[in-house]
Amino acid sequence: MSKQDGSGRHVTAEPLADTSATILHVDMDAFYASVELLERPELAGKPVIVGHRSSRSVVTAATYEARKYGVNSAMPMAVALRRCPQAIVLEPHFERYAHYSKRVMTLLGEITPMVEPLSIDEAFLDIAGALRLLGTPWQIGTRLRERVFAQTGLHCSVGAASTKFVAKLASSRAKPDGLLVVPATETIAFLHPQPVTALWGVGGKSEEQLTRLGLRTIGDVAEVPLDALTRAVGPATATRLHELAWGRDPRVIELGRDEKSIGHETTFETDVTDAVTLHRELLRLSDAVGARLRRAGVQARTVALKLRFEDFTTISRSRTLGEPTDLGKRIYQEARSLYDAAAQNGRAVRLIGVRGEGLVGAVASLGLWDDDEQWREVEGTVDAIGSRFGAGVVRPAALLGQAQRRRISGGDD
DNA sequence: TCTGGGGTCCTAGGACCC
DNA sequence: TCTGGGGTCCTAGGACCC
Repeated sequence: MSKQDGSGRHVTAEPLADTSATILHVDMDAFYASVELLERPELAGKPVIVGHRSSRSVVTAATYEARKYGVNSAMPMAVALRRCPQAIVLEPHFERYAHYSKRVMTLLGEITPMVEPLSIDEAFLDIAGALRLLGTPWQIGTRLRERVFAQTGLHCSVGAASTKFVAKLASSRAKPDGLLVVPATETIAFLHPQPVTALWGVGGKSEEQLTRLGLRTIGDVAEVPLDALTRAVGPATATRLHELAWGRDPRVIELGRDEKSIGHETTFETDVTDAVTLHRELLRLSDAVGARLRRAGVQARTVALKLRFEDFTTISRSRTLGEPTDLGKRIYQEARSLYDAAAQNGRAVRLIGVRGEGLVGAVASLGLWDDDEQWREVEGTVDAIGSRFGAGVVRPAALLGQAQRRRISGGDD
């Protein structure tokens, strides 16, 4: 194993030559907070929290200086400010983050086309085909980090390994601003001492179950009989955890994954009992969902409603439509009907949400179709393959046609 | 201390079909 | 006669991730 931090320090020399770690996980450091600091350089080195100042908000992101005080993302803002009263709180600017995300993903795409964005600030790269041209995983990771910083002013951490899971673990170990290469031969030694919570898919609840079995480390999970594990966490999770604990992870880099649902939800500043207010919010959310569906060139087969009451109990109701839709009005009609059936005689509502599920006509990687240059590319492609689409299972060629038609007719939003 | 908003995936029961 | 078995779709709830 070998780590390089911001100062270029190496722990061992041997991984420099390793070529088995062909999956890279790139993770931006304190992404939202770092983007904000680009605009406010005078705040560098200070504890900064990104999030709303409202009473029910949580921390969206925090700089490492704030994290030293025990501030973490998803923590209630009130708690964070109690732990770090001198923290500077900045309002989030999601468009800005999306912009920088796109720039970073573009840079990654210049290294290899085998890029799988995982979230706004993370991606997997398969560099197996790039080794001959660009050097070892170590060299590629180093160059990548330098390039991202030079072009955006943002730091990222990179993990390299022979599987996705280990690469992701490696990047989190490399943080902040580091690079960690885990050669295939060192996978088990790297994995087994780590706590069970490092396993992908193990959160608070599963940790509790595993602790009950006396399992504290990934090594413990590797050694426990599978049926004991199955009783604790169910068959699917048990099998997956057991495989991961032995460094086995068959997942490959997937290009252009299709979205499965699009939704919006609101938590009210204070709980709402007034039906008119709830209906109005339902309409706003439905319109927003419809607009995003149309923009993405997809339709939803199912409309889902989510309600959270004052005591935090949460229910969901959903209905599959006769015909898929991308219209706010139709979504509202269904959401309203679900709400009217589910509303519990004036019980105060804390959160209300609407989601379109079972998307049909999915264009791969919705986020990538935002700028005009790529639209021209799509339109060129459509000319070549012809535009046709219809009901039922929609094929990629047809999708491009649908997306193009909406664009040309100005039908989006 | 009191819990956001965007998602994905898994489980389990029931309907329905052959 | 007292109840098959596999497959798929739908719905509700919950864990988890960033």
